[in-house]
Amino acid sequence: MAQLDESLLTDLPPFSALDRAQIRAILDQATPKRYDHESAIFHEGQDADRFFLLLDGYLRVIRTTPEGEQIIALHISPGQLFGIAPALQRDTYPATAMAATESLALSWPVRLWEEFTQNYPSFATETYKTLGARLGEMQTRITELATQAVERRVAAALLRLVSQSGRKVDGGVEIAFPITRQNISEMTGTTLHTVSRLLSAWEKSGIVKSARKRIVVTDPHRLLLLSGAQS
Amino acid sequence: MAQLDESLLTDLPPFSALDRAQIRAILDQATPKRYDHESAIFHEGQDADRFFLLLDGYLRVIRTTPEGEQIIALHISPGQLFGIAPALQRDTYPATAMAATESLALSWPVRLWEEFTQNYPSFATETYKTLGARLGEMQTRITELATQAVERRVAAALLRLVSQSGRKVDGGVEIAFPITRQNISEMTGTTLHTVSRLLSAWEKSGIVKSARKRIVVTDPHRLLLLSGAQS
DNA sequence: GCACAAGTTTGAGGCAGAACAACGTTGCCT
DNA sequence: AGGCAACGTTGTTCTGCCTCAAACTTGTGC
Repeated sequence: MAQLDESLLTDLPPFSALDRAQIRAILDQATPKRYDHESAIFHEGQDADRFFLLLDGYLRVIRTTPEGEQIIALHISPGQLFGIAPALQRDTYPATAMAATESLALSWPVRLWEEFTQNYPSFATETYKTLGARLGEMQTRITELATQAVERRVAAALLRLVSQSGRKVDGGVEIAFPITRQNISEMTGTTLHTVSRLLSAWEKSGIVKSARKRIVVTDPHRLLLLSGAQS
Repeated sequence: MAQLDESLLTDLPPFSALDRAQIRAILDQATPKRYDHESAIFHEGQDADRFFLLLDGYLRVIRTTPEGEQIIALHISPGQLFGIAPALQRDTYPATAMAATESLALSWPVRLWEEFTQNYPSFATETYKTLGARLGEMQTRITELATQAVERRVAAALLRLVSQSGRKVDGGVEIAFPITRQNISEMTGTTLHTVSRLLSAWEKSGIVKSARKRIVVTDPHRLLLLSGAQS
């Protein structure tokens, strides 16, 4: 693994207002760790003793129902804080974080949380902004689940994935990490069968192109219409 | 309206660590206001220039879809802070707050938010705890909507209402504010017809008793079973 | 006290999407 | 290179719940 470098953090919102010495101090207290594809960073209910920053890779944040079904609450992209239970005065993690690709994250013990927020006001501010955005996204998903038909929900989920982790490829925008039909069904509250049928239909009409664990959106505009956006 | 009194706040978590003089100072800067039944405190998208504390009554926090359907995101009970967009660095309210009964709330201009959180650490702490609880509840609702059948969701919604605002009456626990079948359908993503049928069935088997805009849960235990809780 | 509106109940029918089932495909591991 | 498991597709059946429809009930304002 490469040596930790100040340049990793300088451009990220929580740290962008800090000087080199401050970033150095933060970095010196961080523990970097690599996570294998499909391995867990922490589990739901586990003691929340650290908070994290994703440097590279993608994560899925998952909740499991009593019946054993999983639903994906959230995806984490590089540069985002996660596992920030301490910010909400929680002492256990409310969900499980899994690496959707091989990933690299920094973490700090929770006792540093208070120190960071007190010494670096922009750190607290940015964190709560992130939290506000997540809360808003969750409200939107509740509304969607409660009112929209499956096709719209799946279309909206794809658009969200693309906006959060889209990378340009020839002929469209690709979701930057491996994702299965099952995964998408766990984001939208449907079955992998229904997702498969939808993707097949969309591929026929030239809206997406998909392969195993890979999805490229070729016509975001038509997908937006399917998602029910007002024209 | 009664004169504002320190005793209104002393027992509430955000203020319980403060002394009389501090509470007096906070109270002196507050604007109290009464809201009629079914009137709005603020609207979705509106400039978030104040934050609020509900002293008496009950509120519904509502989101409206582009198609005009409403869904109820949250209920607010006496003693809770609401409209705390500033805590999340938002400049507009993400939802509409409506009085479910005649209600009384205090409010402060957002510029005092920073002052409060800086001067009274326990205020910030308690607020973020509340936020954490709401986030957790929203996750649970997403999971429910994505995986559970309608009957379970409605049962769970009733139990949540009872735990948040239940008042003992003879023969059971009553939801403390007027609530229609339509309202419950807007909490659970179903139709008023389905809710009506469920309540009728439950009334026949002695689990609830209901009248117009009034619901009494007579057998919480059986409702808990219906909600899918593991025994 | 009557009329009207708002809330509720109940019935009947249809359909989106879940459940069940079977087969095809691709990548990975030895 | 071959075998196997994970992933994906597609067809068929079935049902939970929405939709449409109509009547009933209860509070409320004139």
